[in-house]
Amino acid sequence: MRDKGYLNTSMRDIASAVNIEASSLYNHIKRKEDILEQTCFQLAQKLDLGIKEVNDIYFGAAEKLRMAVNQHIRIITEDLDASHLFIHEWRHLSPEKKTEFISLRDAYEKEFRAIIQLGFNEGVFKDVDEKFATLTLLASLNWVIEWYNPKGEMQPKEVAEKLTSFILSGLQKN
Amino acid sequence: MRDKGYLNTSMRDIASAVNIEASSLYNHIKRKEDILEQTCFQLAQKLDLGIKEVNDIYFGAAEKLRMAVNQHIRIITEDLDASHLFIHEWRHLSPEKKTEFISLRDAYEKEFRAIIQLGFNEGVFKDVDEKFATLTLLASLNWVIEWYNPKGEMQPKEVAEKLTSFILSGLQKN
DNA sequence: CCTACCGATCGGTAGG
DNA sequence: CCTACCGATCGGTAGG
Repeated sequence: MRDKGYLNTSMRDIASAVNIEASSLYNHIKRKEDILEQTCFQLAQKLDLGIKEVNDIYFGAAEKLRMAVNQHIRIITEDLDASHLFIHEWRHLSPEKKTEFISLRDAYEKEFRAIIQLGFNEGVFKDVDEKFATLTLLASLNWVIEWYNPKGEMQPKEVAEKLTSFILSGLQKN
Repeated sequence: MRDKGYLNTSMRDIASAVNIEASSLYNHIKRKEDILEQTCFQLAQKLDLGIKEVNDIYFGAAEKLRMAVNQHIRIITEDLDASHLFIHEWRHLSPEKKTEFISLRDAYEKEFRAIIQLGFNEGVFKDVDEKFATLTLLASLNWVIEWYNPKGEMQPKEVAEKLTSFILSGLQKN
């Protein structure tokens, strides 16, 4: 599904992947969109729980950011196929579900923004455009699924660590 | 096409957008894939020309990076529909064209990597994982098309400027 | 879980 | 540029 995309993956493709006939899939799901729907909303919920946990347990914006990145990377690298649906294919949800999904994503984004805001209030982060910084940050995080190889050398924790230090202090020597 | 995606946009959709019949489109193109193909390769070429120009004209890694980001943002915000195809829908190119496209993208990526490498050699950039830094950088740049609004306040130059400073010096105060 | 099949829609062609 | 149409394939259903 990651190669072909959601629309280009037919119920017959899915069925043959599990060695049954297409019509038999309908004993497990009601519509094709259920697969997309369940995957997108499950991941949204996982991420939301993750960042709320981080906000409850840790103190200090830098530490919160570090842990939020860590959780995000851990969750999206756990199941790359599901993450692909969550990151790219949610556009093909039905209009109602799409609206619902977007508001979940926005809520998650706001949690990240709050951390950046906190960092500014603490005096440890620069006075950046928060909305902009959050989008750029999440873009970097989500792009990981495009190149991440679970069988490669880099563990999710290491990826998260590198991303955090990149985001916090950038490329340039000071 | 940006809303529905390449696969979900039928020739009938395209035709009705220009007020003709679907079959009449075939007087202008040979196959649906031609649209995707031409758009993807045109943009790849533009970006490649852009970064080569930057590498010829400017000196110093920080300055080169700044200008490369500027060119990239300028080009992808010029035509958001085309950029959508270039960034997301190239997956649906035919196998041969896909391979060709990927090698163009890799070449472009290498130009960015070379700038980061140069920065390290000059002693102005940290000793980062170059491959990793390049991917993260390009992820941030390409994500711009997801939220950029041509009618909004931010001009492409301003977006590029903010991105560059984010990439160079990060969030944290030093 | 299967066979058999449906209406809808697709990319594309023939012929003018 | 059009009408008319094609074979293929789609998501999904009926009935067992």
